[in-house]
Amino acid sequence: MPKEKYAEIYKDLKRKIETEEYAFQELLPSENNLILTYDCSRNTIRRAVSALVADGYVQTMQGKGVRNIFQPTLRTSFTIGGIESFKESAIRNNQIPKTEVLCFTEITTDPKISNKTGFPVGSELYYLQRLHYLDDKALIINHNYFLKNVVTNLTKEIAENSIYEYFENILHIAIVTSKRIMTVEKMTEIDEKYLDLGDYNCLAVVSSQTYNSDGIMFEYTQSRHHPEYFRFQDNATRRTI
Amino acid sequence: MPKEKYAEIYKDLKRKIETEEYAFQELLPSENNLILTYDCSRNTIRRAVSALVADGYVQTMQGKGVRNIFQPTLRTSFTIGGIESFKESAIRNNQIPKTEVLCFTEITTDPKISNKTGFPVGSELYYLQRLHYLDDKALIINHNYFLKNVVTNLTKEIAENSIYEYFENILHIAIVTSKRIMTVEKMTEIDEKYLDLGDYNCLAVVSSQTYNSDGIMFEYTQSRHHPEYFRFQDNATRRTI
DNA sequence: GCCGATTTGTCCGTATGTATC
DNA sequence: CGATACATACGGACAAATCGG
Repeated sequence: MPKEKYAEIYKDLKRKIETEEYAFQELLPSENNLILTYDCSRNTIRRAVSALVADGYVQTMQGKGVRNIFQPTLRTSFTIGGIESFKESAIRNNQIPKTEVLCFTEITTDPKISNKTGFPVGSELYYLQRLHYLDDKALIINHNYFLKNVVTNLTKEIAENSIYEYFENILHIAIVTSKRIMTVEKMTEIDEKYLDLGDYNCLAVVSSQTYNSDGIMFEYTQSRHHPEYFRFQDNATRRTI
Repeated sequence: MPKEKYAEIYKDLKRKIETEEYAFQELLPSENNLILTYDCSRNTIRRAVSALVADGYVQTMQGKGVRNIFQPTLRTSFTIGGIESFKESAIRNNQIPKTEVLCFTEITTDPKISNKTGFPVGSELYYLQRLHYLDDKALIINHNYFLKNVVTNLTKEIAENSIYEYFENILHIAIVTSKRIMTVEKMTEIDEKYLDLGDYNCLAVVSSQTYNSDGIMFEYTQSRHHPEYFRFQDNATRRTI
């Protein structure tokens, strides 16, 4: 539960936008009015509004105001945005997740793996292949590489449940930054064997590097998604810089 | 040319990171030191650093410092990030762009188009199909829908060059927000006809809504990319909110 | 384990600039 | 032109996390 003022204001404004208390295309109250409403400083208001801009909810216009550009009808049901685990994402969409561990090994980073993952040569890693189901349909194959001296004592049983829960609740690893690259690739034999791709001969592939709170990259994952169930959302704002 | 202090500091720090004046995994100077270096307030430093965090260049750690997590070796040559036109992107990568206009018409938004694009029913639109080449290879088919009363007097000739240049230099339309959704779709007859897809039977599809500085959505575009040349980069940071 | 120094995070108030109406 | 709105910048205060002695 956030107790920061700007987070509370952000949540409240977000709710008012989502429930259409502020109508689409309407201007939000001015900063000075919001200062009175929430009894805080201007900086705090501006910070909350900045977060809404980043979400694509509003747009600021110097000299005019802050416009609501949130369109509820265009919201998607299966969003992969921000950093979210497969299980979190499934539960949020009321779907039943299941995970099957196809492979669980320990490896040492050689130059080829280093080049692919970004781990230094010689790093000790866990390497896993996992198959993710949603409502009994196989949708994603994950190839996970975890740094052993950060992700300590990983087991097959943990990998069958949620590795991210293990991170947060047991190891207390906070995930801070994730760098992702999305591409489309031809299916491999493994993809074809485990995913029911039908006519499709390619997949959506998300490669990601994940950093913990010490700024150490401790995970490299390649997620190979069934193309029919893949959707990636993004809001871009032109930087003034 | 930005004259804002925070933008100058951002640019300078970014350069120092890219040229490895600050080494990978090294801590940047503390905020108090940066204040002395750049002769400014703490807020200004914090703003510049925040932009670097958003870029995935650094990671802040309370009580410890700001760590450089930029890995130059992993930089990609063909990046589609932020809001960038096909031509801008091509030039940045030293490739020769060419655009062919396959179709140039004017339409009125019916319920079906409204549902697909997000324009209100009855809106007057330009509808274009354009084929984009890079170094003589057909890579992207764009389906553009532009609001006629914003994108005034569009012609086929303009569409063959750069529509974004026409926006900025002639119409003075500033692009502020862009909402994008990335999916993978099976190829259509049009895709097959114009793109040399080889064995691939699907494409990367980016659907985007673009807003001007008045908060008006004036463009809906579906970009259909040759899968071999598509790459989408993203940095996510866990929100404290 | 404690304490003090350092570092980032949150919050406030104020002043000035710039764009819009 | 004045009033209003957001944008930039400064300075100060305290909190929270980290680290070394």
